[in-house]
Amino acid sequence: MPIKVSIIEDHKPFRESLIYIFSSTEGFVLGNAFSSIEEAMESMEYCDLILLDINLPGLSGIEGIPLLKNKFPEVKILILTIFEDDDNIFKAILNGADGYILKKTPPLRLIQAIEDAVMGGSPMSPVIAKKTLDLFKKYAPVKEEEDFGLTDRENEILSCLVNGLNNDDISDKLFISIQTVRNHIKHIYEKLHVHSKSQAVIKAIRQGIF
Amino acid sequence: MPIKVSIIEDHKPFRESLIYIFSSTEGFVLGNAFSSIEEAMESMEYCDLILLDINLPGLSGIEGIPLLKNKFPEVKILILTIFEDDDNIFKAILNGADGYILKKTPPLRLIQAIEDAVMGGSPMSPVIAKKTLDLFKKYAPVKEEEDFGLTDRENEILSCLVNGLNNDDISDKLFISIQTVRNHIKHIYEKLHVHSKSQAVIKAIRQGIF
DNA sequence: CGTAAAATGACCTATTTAGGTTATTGAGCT
DNA sequence: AGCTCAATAACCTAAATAGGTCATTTTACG
Repeated sequence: MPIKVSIIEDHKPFRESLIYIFSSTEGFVLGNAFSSIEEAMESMEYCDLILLDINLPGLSGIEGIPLLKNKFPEVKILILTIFEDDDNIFKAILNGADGYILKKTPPLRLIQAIEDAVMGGSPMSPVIAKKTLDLFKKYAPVKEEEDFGLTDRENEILSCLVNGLNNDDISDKLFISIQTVRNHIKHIYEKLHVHSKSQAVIKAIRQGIF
Repeated sequence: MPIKVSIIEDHKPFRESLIYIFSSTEGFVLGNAFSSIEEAMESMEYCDLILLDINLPGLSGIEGIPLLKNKFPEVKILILTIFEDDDNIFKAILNGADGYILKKTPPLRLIQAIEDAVMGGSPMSPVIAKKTLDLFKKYAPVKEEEDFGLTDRENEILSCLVNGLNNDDISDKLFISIQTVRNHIKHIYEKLHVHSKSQAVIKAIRQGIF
């Protein structure tokens, strides 16, 4: 079954060459081609994958991702752009892009990337992957998880704290008395070596104990 | 200039086929081949890239990354493994791997990946890339930075809170009365729409206001 | 069966917070 | 000169929190 690829790209010559590729490559079928998110939202038909430019008139490609995903939940979205700055990469990922390929990618690699994305992978140009990893390192919890020896219940209560609940809320939520909540919290403080709710929450978040 | 590739892989048949590939592919030269980190640390010579297995006798490949990087700062390390679980991916990235490729990758793709890595990219098998992005989304600050309109002083105090200080500490640190600290905190609560120190801290951390 | 750990709950006190009001000073703007 | 905002600081009350001891019940382990 051929892969049906649609294109959202406002630069006409580039759009035309993409159209050419997918009309003439075995295993692929051309879907629709648009030059803006707005047009695509109005008249796009079902397809397997959308090649999406970022710099578009009106809504940007990045803003378009959630809209397109909402209308076609199954479709894969592959960002195809010249931008390789952290901010665009970051936002594309968080908005749900399934891959991020640079326009300078040779056709063979582009074809591979599309196949990978349709198979459930997340192809990225190597430079993009590098920046993604760097961003990852920047935001990932720094240390490896220390084991504070919290019990299941204590973890449950700590997680409530991280969600911003106060003792009363937790008492209601877990159907235990507020005294018990306080008791658990005391034990959590001892084990985490902290002396306040804020500090416990900070330590939990930083250590990746959600 | 050919790319010199060394191999650390304890499974002999697989090691042999890798050796065969790099002895016979144009543009590549075989460096050393070892079956453990310990051996490699002892007698490895300079090379451009190391193909590194994870499951090794003695030190694991992941543990070996920083050691190898320390001895050969310029070398690229490409993880080549059957493991595709979050934990290994996560640790490999944080330890400084330059790429992460699955053993089932066909030779052509492996060759491409090595070239990408040497060029400064971070090639990853699509499945790995997908998991990396999912991990990324999990740990990245969720929303885009809202502007809560905090003043400089309020931001300063919020940052103290995120560092776990209580009002007394802040009062001492900033040389202002505890009343003033409380006043600023009240304003912070109003602007962040929260009602406790924990919630303010949570919101600050999640929003990336450190 | 006894012991240890975990979960539950209570009582006590001192301190900290939260949520108000009010006021003064200085900077910046019109 | 008048206005607003930020920063400073004080006062008040009620509620929440921290830190401590003690006790009961259930569960898990040897």
